[in-house]
Amino acid sequence: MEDKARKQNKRSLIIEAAAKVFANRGYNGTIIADIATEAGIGKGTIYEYFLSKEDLFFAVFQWFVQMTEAEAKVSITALGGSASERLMALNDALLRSWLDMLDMYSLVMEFWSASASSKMRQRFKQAFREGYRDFRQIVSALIRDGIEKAEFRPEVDAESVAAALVGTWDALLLQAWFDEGFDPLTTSRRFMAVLISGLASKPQVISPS
Amino acid sequence: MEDKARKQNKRSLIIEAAAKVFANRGYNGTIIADIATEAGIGKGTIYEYFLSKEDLFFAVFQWFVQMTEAEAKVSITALGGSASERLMALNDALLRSWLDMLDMYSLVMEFWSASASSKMRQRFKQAFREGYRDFRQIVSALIRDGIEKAEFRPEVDAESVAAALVGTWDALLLQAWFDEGFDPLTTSRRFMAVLISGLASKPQVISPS
Amino acid sequence: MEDKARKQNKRSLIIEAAAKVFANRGYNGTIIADIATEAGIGKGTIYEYFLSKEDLFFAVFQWFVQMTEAEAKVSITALGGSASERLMALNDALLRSWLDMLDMYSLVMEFWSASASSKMRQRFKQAFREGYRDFRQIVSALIRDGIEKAEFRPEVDAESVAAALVGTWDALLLQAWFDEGFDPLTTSRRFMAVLISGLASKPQVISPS
Amino acid sequence: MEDKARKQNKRSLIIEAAAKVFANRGYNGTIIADIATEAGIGKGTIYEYFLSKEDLFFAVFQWFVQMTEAEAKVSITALGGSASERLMALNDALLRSWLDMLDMYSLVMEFWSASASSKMRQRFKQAFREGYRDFRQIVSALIRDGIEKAEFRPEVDAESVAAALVGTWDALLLQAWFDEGFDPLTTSRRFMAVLISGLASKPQVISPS
DNA sequence: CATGAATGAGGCTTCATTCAT
DNA sequence: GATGAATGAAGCCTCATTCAT
Repeated sequence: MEDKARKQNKRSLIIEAAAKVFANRGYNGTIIADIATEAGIGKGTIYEYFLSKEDLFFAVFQWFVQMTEAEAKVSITALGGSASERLMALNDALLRSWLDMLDMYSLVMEFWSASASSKMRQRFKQAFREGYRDFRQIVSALIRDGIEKAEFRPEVDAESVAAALVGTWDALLLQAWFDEGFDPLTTSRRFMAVLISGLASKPQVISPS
Repeated sequence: MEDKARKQNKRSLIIEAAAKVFANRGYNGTIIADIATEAGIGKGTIYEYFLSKEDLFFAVFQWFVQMTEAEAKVSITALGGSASERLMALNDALLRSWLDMLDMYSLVMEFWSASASSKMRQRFKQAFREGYRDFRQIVSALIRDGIEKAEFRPEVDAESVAAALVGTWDALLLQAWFDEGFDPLTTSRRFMAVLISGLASKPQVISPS
Repeated sequence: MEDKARKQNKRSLIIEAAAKVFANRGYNGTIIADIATEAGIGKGTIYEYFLSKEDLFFAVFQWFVQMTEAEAKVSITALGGSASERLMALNDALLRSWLDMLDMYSLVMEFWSASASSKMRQRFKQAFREGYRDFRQIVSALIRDGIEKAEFRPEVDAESVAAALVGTWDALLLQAWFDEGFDPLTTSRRFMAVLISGLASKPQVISPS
Repeated sequence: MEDKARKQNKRSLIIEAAAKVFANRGYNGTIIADIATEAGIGKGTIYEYFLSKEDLFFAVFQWFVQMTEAEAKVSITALGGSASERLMALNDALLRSWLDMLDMYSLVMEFWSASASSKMRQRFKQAFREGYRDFRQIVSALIRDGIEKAEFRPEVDAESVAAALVGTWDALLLQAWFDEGFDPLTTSRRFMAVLISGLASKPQVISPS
């Protein structure tokens, strides 16, 4: 038991070291020796815990997904108030937590790239597909709730808006990654105000701040 | 004159062959020999036109940007009607043209990845930053036009909505890339209906179709 | 301690294998794989000990210099007798030790060539300059000693004679390298007899044998 | 006839351009394109006059040998006076003419290197062997002449002294090549004074200047 | 378990040479 | 004759992976 725990710890140690190095140098720019150095262990040790570089990379991916999902779930369950308020709160929580780790954002791009072309593309693609589906589900549930409570208009297509929203969050962070002068949080809040006004059944004044 | 033209032709030939191979196998999965074979030329010939694999990759990037920008500009200039109609038309045109080359979408992911970690990251990052800025500019001009014509509400922040929209288009295509069962065109139209309703100064019924 | 020793041993192993192959095929005619084969190791192993082919070549040069210098020093310290006798003895010792490794003489030519044109030319040129200076110093000290002891004429310029002598030894070996029928030892002894007679303060009969 | 002359001219043009580039960059560091540029012609043209890079290099060698031999012969035939004076005059003439083209001296090293390891080594080795033999012959004839005229001692071995002398000239230039601060002309003159004194049948005071 | 020295497959790039114009 | 675009053989070097200690 304790043994297993120690093993898990070292596994995590390696994963987090690998995440750091992959984020800085990209998958192909990373050499195993760098990860070992970052983790403070020997090169060979990595192969005691992972089958290959690819295997380790996928483990980093899973760790990353788990981490961000966990955070997203915390954000969502903590929400209260009207559907509009909850949407805006979700927007804030997500962007804030991602902005906190914008230096890790390059990992996401590596994951996208891996899903497009690496030998592991199938595994990545499937994980992304399912991840996006889950996330769209969560957001669309939130919107449907607003519709049911007559806060949002009944003719709104919750799934479409959810899909777009999920994408918008991704893409604003992407733009922030490219452009230091771009403020995704303010941008998103102002955009959400417009969108929520479009969702709302009663005309409302926009006030994002 | 003719000589220069021939040289340009061969350059383009190589770029397009490279785009194909890079899209299929990714930057690192691609070997120069494959590109040469795809282009029907000798390996060494590529080095008559490009300094290195990286140089060729960046040339593919520039070619891709130019191509998509050209298409985007055509879409925009061709627009007529109200601001709402023009926004929706732009949505349709962009998504349609991208869906036509969804098999090339993996290139975009390679470009993102390159901007995150490759040795060329600065060049790519700058190009993306500028590309996004330009595109946000175009879309926000369109929205501001709607505000000026009192079609859209004056309190709308055109820049924020433009940034979000630009991102949404990107991200819906991304989701489509991961999920064959995902229909980004319909999704985007339904979402646009909501968004436009949020932008509009007069209450309006949503009818995306 | 032992680890370091093993590392040094393998380094030496590679250097000596490389010396052999470089001597046979020249710097540019040598491929790394040949050296690895000669050393009985894998190609990659060489790069654990040397940064590049050039780096290895320079290491061979340093090893060679050290080796021949060591031998020269042994020859010189072992000398006894009159200045004339010591000069003649030095002549014999040097030529004999070089003749023992005439098959390695091509290395010297490779080193010269490297000092003339390779990317490493500065490093080589400097090493040669210093090597020749040191050697001239040693020989001229010997001659000055003869002058001080009134064995040699006072008006002799020790430095010039030393420089010429050092060169003569080089060049006789060079001629021997080109011409199997050329006997540099006998030639040098007969020449030394004349030279020593020119140095000597008292007329003396020449008897090289 | 005129056609042949033009052909010869272009051949010479290429050889001299090649000599320049080979001297600067060495045989292996030189690429055919550089020679073509230096000669102001097209790359392919070189192959109209020479079979290969090696062939061209050997032609440069022959041109170089011819050039230096011609100069040496001029020096020798112009000599007058006693054997001692002629020897010293030869020394001066040779060193002066070589010092005039010390920037070409690296070519000699390339030739040596080629004789040691290139695929053409046999051709080069033979040429050097013969060249040295011829040169030793010339010098030893001069010395024998001095012996016959009783200017030099009868027990001197003309061949050995000639071989050493020929080598000394080579090697002093070599040292000058490595060491900017080394003056081979003065050095050689002072050395020659000693040597001539060793050769002379009557005791003589050394006065190199 | 942990290590890191050893390995060799693999890929980018160079450049002598060819040959169609 | 002259040219230079095209070629592909060849070689340096990297780095994921193995395995003896």
